[in-house]
Amino acid sequence: MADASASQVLGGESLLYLTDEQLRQGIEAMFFAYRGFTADPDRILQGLSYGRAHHRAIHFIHCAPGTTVNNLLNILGVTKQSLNRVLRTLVEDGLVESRVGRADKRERHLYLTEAGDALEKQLSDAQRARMRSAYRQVGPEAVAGFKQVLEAMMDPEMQRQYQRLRENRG
Amino acid sequence: MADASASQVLGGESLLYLTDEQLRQGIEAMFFAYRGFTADPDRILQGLSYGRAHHRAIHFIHCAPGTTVNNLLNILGVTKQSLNRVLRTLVEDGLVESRVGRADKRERHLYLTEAGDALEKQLSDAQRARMRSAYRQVGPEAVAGFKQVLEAMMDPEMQRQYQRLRENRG
DNA sequence: ACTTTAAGTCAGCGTTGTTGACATTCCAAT
DNA sequence: ATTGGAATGTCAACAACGCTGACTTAAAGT
Repeated sequence: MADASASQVLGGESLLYLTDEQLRQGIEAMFFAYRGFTADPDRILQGLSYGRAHHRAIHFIHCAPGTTVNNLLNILGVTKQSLNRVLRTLVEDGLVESRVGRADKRERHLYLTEAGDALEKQLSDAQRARMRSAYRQVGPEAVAGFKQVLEAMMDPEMQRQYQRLRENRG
Repeated sequence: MADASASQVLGGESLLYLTDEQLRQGIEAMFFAYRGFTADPDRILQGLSYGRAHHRAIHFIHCAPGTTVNNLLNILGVTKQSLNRVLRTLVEDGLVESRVGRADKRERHLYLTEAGDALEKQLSDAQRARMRSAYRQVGPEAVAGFKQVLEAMMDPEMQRQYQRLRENRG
């Protein structure tokens, strides 16, 4: 049977939430929810000749001003060639400033310009509005569970980067 | 202040879980978790000249055998041209069978072949393994919260389709 | 029978991911 | 001081997968 792997009891505790059907529901929920998660920023970006890649770069530059290209690379999990194409357009369009490092002139430190900050605010306001609405509907306990599951789904390396970002903001 | 929108109390209940910082954490958690969520299938598909789009098509054809192209279109939220390219390669490679409708000959009904079922099993086994591990780590209450937040994040139309899929499987 | 609507296909384009090759610039170690 | 390695950037090519537009075929409405 499909649910054989979970149709057992361990120490008297029900494992019904681990059936293949429950897991499949979670998988589909992730799929549909991620579409909602990116829908609002996607709408804003379409027509600006920008996409999700630009949004992600702007988000993390905003969170860690002065970050290097290489650091951003690790966070975003893409190749430098891919990121470079995105950063080049953002710099050309005056949304991001790239300053040569003082201690190490090989590094480029990235900052949002005023225009970049304005777009970041527009994008994150829209995305936060949806998150806030969802959080409000379900309450703090559900939100805590939500974050626990997401964290457990990450690869260990991503988990470390996620926590590092949290720590850097208190 | 950044947290002005949530630094209030309503009816004596704390809204600290709605601060901009909490929402930002949720946004980043979604970003990193979705990478983990797709990592295993992506690994399996890479080199097969297939991608996520093929995975999604296979997943939903498996869940609703005999579904039409148009129905799949609505679930996946892409254009028929985009889906068609994916379906064409899957049919050519003998993973999906496309049968002309009997009542309405315009429609094509989609079914997985044995080979298609085998790949579906390989992909969903990998993805479920990660989900199961995450679920096990956090327990049933957290999982319930996780699903509540995801559902609240969906657009209403996606929410309906998500629930319809659940109902069709009991 | 003629028109309209719907389903599916084909062709072409844009974004964004990939790899590979290569230049530059700088730090560090010998 | 020269050499080796690391960080960055550029150019080129390619794959996956969104999109639009134009088209065929089949069903449905008048």
